[in-house]
Amino acid sequence: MSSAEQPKTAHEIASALLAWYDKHARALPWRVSPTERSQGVVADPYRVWLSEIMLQQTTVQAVKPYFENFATRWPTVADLAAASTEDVMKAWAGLGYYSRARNLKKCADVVANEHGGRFPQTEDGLRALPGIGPYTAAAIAAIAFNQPAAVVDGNIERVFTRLFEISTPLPSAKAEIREVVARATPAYRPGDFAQALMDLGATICTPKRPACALCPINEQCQARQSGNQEQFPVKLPKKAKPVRLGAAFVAERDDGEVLLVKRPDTGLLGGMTGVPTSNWTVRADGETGRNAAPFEGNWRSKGVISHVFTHFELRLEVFHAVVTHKPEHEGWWSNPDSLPGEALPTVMKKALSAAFPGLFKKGKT
DNA sequence: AATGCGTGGAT
DNA sequence: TATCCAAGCAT
Repeated sequence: MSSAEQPKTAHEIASALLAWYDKHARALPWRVSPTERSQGVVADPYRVWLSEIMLQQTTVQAVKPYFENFATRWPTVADLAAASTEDVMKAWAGLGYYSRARNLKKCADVVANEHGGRFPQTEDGLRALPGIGPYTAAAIAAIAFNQPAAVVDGNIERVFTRLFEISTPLPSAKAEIREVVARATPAYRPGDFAQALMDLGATICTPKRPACALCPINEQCQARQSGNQEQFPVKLPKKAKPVRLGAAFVAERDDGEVLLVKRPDTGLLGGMTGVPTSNWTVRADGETGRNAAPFEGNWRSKGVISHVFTHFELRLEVFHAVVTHKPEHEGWWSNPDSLPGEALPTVMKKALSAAFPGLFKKGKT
């Protein structure tokens, strides 16, 4: 039995971490603070769920304004279930990973219509809902329902691979890490324990230059003892991002309105709004796809915008034309003033901005 | 079990 | 500028 599995160490880690959390917990809009919790305040499962979905692969800073907007506009799961998918996509625009928004709405519908408006309280029950995977199910079970679930996110992977010098590369190490986290998770305040680990990972046990001197569990940390903390976690090398080229077409009618189309519900930017584009492909000849224009027109290049997705870089040449006739085409014509309210992902805002500089400047919502 | 899926901030 | 990566999930 390694030191990682000794109950004494597990208890030391949990008690030191909770004591640190009581003093240093970040104040977050969706969080019940340790002080509030000690006064009997309980978490709202809806707000915990909403925040956890938004926080998947997304920074706290990016999530905050979106969470505030959603929680104000749709204060309960029933309100969200009553909303249209279109309005949810519009409100999610800019946050990325748009399948989360589609699944958020599906999940709200299931909870409202099949569970009487109450979230399941078990990991398995939560795991069965759209958009809820192993991490999110454990996080909601622990934070909202006080269950000793093993919560493992990227922060906690980093903390535990350092604590026990787990040198198996990620993602293979996930099962091993989950076992160690399960042993360390206390029955007492499991939700605060998970949140403490995430705060520790975000503020002290950072990917680069961790502040070990300030860490409440540095004496239990094997990597710290050997000075190798920055060598963990070990990760498999990433693949290079190919560059894809494409063309976007901003069609402006003589009354100033712009042609928008809804993208297919699956795949990249699924269900979101955009301008017509060519296919985006890797090509050596540098051709961006001018010949893919949706209809005849005096298409003039407005330059090339660049946008980096998770698995490729896109260089998009933006073409603009003023059309004096009314071409037959799918989609709808939108007044430029209403564009900020459309479900436009960032790359589409960039393309529109190439044709209409300043369109999406702050304050012009 | 690899791969597809956004965005913006930090370094 | 290039790279990393942030409270992952679905398939």
